[in-house]
Amino acid sequence: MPELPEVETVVRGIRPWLVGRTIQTVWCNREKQIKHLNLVAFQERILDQQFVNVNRRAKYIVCDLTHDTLIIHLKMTGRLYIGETDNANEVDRWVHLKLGLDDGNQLHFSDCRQFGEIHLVADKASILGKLGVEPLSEAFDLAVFNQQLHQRKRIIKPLLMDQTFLAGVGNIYADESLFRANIHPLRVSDTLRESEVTALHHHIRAVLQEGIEREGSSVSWYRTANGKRGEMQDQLAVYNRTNQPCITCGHPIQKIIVGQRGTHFCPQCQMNLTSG
DNA sequence: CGGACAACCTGGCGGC
DNA sequence: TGCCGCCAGGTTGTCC
Repeated sequence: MPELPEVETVVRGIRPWLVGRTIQTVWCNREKQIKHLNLVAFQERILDQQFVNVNRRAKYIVCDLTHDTLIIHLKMTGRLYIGETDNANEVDRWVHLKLGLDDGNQLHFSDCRQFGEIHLVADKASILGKLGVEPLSEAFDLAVFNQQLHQRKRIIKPLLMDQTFLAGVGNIYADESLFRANIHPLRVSDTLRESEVTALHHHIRAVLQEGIEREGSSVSWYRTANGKRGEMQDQLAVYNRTNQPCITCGHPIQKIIVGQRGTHFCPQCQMNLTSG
């Protein structure tokens, strides 16, 4: 579910409830989702630590605690929200971790498919160290991006989703960025013309920014920290629009598989497979 | 180096 | 209604 805009929205939603709070209780019924530690060790180590800050890096939620860093990845169906009491969210069958706070609130981690990951580490670089550049940061430089695309010979769509190359773009926003930039998803990275790279650089940032402003895309499982659906799903031009008319030219949107992922594009607007 | 594929899981949906 | 196969906002390890 969650790509950069969704994770950013969740972080903004939970941060005010967490910063300054101390963890007093731990409940967990899916020990497997806690990585590198068993439940007892996790519990002993996290109890009495305070949330100092809550941020996002790529698709990770990064909580700086007094002594350690709590890092959560939502993968496909993870949700994170504040449950006010022990049974406030009894309708949610998929809550697997609850952290009780010193103000009586609880942080709930819910995850239907159980792919999500919870890390408690002293050294956050052990988890975040290999991630690529944040696309919304100043460090995402056009000239460097252009150079890196030409140093590789990779199919462009999977490359955009490679978290060590660019951090935070997933299936929805990769498809949308390529559509906006008029680039076929199967183009090879070193064949992109400078004008195409410029457009891609711009549209990656623009579509992610719009995603954040609309609080993410709720295609299925994703909800904000308030339990609401996002609104970006209504603005998507190609994702999930197979056979529907292209908003630019009216041609039916096509779906193919690229790097094992469903890939949506307009065969008319994103026509060129070789040199743009 | 790049790409294809299976695996990790559960649930929703379309088709028959 | 019911069963079946397919699909899903992600990542990792293996193999060629």
